[in-house]
Amino acid sequence: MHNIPKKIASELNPNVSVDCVIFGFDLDQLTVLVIDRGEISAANGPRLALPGNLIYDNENLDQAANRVLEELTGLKDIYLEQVGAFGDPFRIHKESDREWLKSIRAQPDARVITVAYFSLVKISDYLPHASSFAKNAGWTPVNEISELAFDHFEILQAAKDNLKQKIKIQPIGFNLLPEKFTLSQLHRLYESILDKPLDKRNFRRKIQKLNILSNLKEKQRGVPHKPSSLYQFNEEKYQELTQIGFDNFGF
Amino acid sequence: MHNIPKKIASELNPNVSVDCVIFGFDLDQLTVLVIDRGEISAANGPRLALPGNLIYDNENLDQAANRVLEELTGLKDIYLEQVGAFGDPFRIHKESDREWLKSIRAQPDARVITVAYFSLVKISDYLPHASSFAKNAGWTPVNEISELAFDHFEILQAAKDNLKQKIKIQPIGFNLLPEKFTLSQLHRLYESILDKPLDKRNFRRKIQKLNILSNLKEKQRGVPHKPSSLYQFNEEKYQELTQIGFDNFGF
DNA sequence: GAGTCTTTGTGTCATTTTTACACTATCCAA
DNA sequence: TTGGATAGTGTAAAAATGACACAAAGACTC
Repeated sequence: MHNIPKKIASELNPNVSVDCVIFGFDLDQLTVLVIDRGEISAANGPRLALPGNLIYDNENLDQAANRVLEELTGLKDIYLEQVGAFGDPFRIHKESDREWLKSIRAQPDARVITVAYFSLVKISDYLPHASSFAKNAGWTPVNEISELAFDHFEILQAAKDNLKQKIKIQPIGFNLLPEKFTLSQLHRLYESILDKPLDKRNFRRKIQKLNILSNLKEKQRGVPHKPSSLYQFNEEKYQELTQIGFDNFGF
Repeated sequence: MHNIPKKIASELNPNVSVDCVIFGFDLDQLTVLVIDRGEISAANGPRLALPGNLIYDNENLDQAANRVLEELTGLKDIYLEQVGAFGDPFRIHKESDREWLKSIRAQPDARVITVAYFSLVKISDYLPHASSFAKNAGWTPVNEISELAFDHFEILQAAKDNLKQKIKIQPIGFNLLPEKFTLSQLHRLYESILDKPLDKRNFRRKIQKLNILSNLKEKQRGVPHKPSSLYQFNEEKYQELTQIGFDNFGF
């Protein structure tokens, strides 16, 4: 299509990209890893964007997403879930995005359909990596984000909704927490994903009944208040659970 | 389609298609509209495929799906929901699919990412349309399908799962029923989507509590048994409901 | 028109789940 | 030792769920 240089055309697919909504949890807020595009973006467009890139012609979509994720964070085998495809013909053609596109794409005017993913990472595992993007990447609380480049805000919204649904059905939240965590942290995580307050006692009862927590006989140290028990996620029980399924709805 | 004139070809995006899983309900089973590819497919590949096509460069994905849907069925403004993107590099390169591809695609070897949709239509509304495909299209009960062309079986599976989830959260099932229907028909619909038996009395209690059914003061006629009351879906209440949301799960 | 066939439509009770709600215990720091 | 902060815990009322059986209505047949 539109004048593809031969060599690149045989590897990069100029029409399809993946974008990743990488969620983290700073023990208080749900956060997202976003790229600061700096001053390049022309007249006052949003500086922040989601990490993403064109796919290669020999990889599938999941692989592409994993690659983008690894390039940015250095992390492999991360929880990753497809959100969906976004394909408005003009999704990347806003004037404020053009300058930046020109600097990163061989064909800044090509129509690109993007496939969005969301992933869940432990914030402590993320070490800025040597990628060209990574030095400008940083965690931002999701609800402080009100605009993003391209259609990325829309994608973020969809990813949040997806996560909200998913967490009601599978205990994937553990991917966002450190190995050892307190019930209060877990509680706060659920509140920030579901974006509403949850009664403490009811939450604890409910989560305990799932039987996927091991109470380590260990307590927090050095906190200026009553120390909390530490818990660990019990993989074994989780496997059982995902077999049976786990939704609580009706019928 | 067959033998694309240049003008149209210059607008078709050779790398992205949409495929539609069009669900119907024959008052007994959940069914899908599939295309019979006839004898063309080479050595013993599956004859059946989902309707789909490449997208045009000036339409977005939803528009493309609506177009495919309309070309095939003549129907507009149908319930349509994205399932996700499928992009294995070899998804359309099975030997048994090649012959057919050659007959419908200008570039049968191009890598094509497809975006899958599912839609819900009232079976009675479907009148075979003048498209080249439609004469070979027909309703098949979903659980009689064990293979399809390309990766379409996988797509069907994903669409079924999607529908299963969705129907627990929104009363979209009504899109599959005639204007007037009986509670037994609705009951049977839910059973066939959720793929498990539901207690009659409990189902009725639960569905009634949603308050989205109007009991028409009208009965079935001519059935060789006690005639059932007819009900109608109450759009107004439905709107209210979708505002609040409707999921029943936890937290 | 009596009997048979088929599907409709309905209620209750025991159990489980949900919701709302407040005070004491434990640690750190001053 | 006191004050500040968070952890941890129980109960009672209301709502939802799950399991279960039989009479009523019409069509058809003989």
